[in-house]
Amino acid sequence: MSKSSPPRRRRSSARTTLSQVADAAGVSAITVSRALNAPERVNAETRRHILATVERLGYVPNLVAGSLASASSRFIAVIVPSLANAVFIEVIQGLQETFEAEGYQILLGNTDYDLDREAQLVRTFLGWSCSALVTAGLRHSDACHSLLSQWDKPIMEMMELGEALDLNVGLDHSEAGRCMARHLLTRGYRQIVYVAGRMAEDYRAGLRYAGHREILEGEGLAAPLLDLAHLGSLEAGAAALEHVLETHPRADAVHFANDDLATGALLHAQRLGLGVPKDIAIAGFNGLPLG
Amino acid sequence: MSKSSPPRRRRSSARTTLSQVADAAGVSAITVSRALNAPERVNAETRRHILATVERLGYVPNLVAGSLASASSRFIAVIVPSLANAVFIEVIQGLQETFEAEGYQILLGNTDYDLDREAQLVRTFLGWSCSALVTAGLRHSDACHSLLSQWDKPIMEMMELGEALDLNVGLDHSEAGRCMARHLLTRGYRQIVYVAGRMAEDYRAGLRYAGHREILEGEGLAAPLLDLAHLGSLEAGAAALEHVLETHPRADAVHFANDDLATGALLHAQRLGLGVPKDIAIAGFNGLPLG
DNA sequence: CGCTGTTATGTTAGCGCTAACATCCTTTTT
DNA sequence: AAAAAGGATGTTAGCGCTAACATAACAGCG
Repeated sequence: MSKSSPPRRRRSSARTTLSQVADAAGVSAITVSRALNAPERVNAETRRHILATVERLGYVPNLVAGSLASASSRFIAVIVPSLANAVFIEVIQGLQETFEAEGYQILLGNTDYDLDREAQLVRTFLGWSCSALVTAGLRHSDACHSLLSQWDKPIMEMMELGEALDLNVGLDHSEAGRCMARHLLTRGYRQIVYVAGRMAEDYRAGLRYAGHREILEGEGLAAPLLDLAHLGSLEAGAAALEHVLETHPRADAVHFANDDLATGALLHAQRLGLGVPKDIAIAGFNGLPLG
Repeated sequence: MSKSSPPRRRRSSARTTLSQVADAAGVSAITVSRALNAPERVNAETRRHILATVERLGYVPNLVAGSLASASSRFIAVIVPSLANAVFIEVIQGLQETFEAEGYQILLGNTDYDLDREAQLVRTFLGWSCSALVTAGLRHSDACHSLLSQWDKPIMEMMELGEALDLNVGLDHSEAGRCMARHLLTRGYRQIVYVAGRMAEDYRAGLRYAGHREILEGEGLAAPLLDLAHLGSLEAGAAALEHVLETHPRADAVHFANDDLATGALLHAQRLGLGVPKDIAIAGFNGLPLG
């Protein structure tokens, strides 16, 4: 006997693999692969037999291996700045529904309004060979921008219009702010307070404020601003209303940067026994079901 | 010259790879891998140099390849029955925050209260070599159950207590129903209507109703039920309130299966000028911020 | 009857990374 | 000072799958 070769090291894995299925079905691995991923490229009879074998062995395809081999995954990255704000939840719901129906899986990332965090998330998601990426807003850090512009898959920047990398859906925030301000003026309000949450970070709320202010100042009116430390929640809305009542006792309307704040304020007003909009009008943004 | 070998086929990939970084840094691939994933196992000086090279080449690690090689991914599957209900959103938010901080990525799945759909999602998620799986509820299809019980990673079944596969957090739904019913009785209400949405599917709401009914019938009271076709939303809550007022004009309290319905009803009551809880009491479930 | 086209299946060679083992130093122990 | 232990890095062999090319078998056709 020759000196036997050094004991070969093996890595095990308890799971059934594609080639085990192939052996059991008496075909080659690629045929099983095709039977599962491109049924029309396999004879119907063969396919039936393969699928039965898959079932019998309880085979669960390793999607990681498939993605590596094909250099693509059925992932779609979705990056939002916050989950505390109901708009983003609505958007996620919509995307989830749409993409799931097409067989895509959402990879959700939350930047917490931090552009560096966004860049970090983008890196991670590119590492997963996503098929597409959806992000909120047009502003990105330099690092993020360069990552995205070198990427060759679809990128959608949503919820803001302007000069985009690729696809773009959304709205013009300053116009939205102007629009609401005009509407409030038409209704006869004159002492309008704008309430935002972390406006430095939620710059889209800032754009809306700018639009709002432009209109009010055009009419020679003041455009007082209350910028909260908290992004948006029912409690914050309630607290903000209290604050507005104290600091601007003559205010006749409050324009909130998002509907979470507006809803909180609305409920709180009712709790306080204030008539809305008789005593004070409350306006939100985003068109949530509360309307 | 011998006949040259047949033109070798290559697959390209534009992206920088780990071994390109290794070459550029003058070390082996595994050292780069370690510098990125287990910094303490590499000399500090070497590591600094490698990280600089990574930066310079704009290297983005291929996480798919890494997961295949290590047979694990930093994914955690989270399966919920619905995104239309605010409880699940809250849960997802909490999980997302926690797991993201630990470097895990959530893979979100929505079963729409369909156990077959759940089994399907579980299959897919197992295919991604998730590190753990979180699902709502203890009821699964047979296929799903067998997939899960053969799996060796942590499984958490949440939002319901009982005989679990692995980890279990949640609450006893029938007890919750009994508890709320007792509370309403203590407050003096006697004509209590229970309103649920798609109770056959949201069986946890069914369990709560059972508890609720048990208490009421124990007192010799009726436990009328209104089961909506819609799961839970503000509009549905408002509509349900209308319906209750029509069909049970003597009702003094309404016990909603979830807070979305309750909130909708609450707002609608105020719109109608009804006093809450003077004219009619409204109870929800889940303890959302609205309280 | 050889030629081309079509359909069904197989063979080969990786995708980019990391586990497992191996090697080569520098310390520490006795 | 030899032996043992530790630290840093390298070599090899896949992980499980699919793209790309190759082959076979058969139909249609002038």
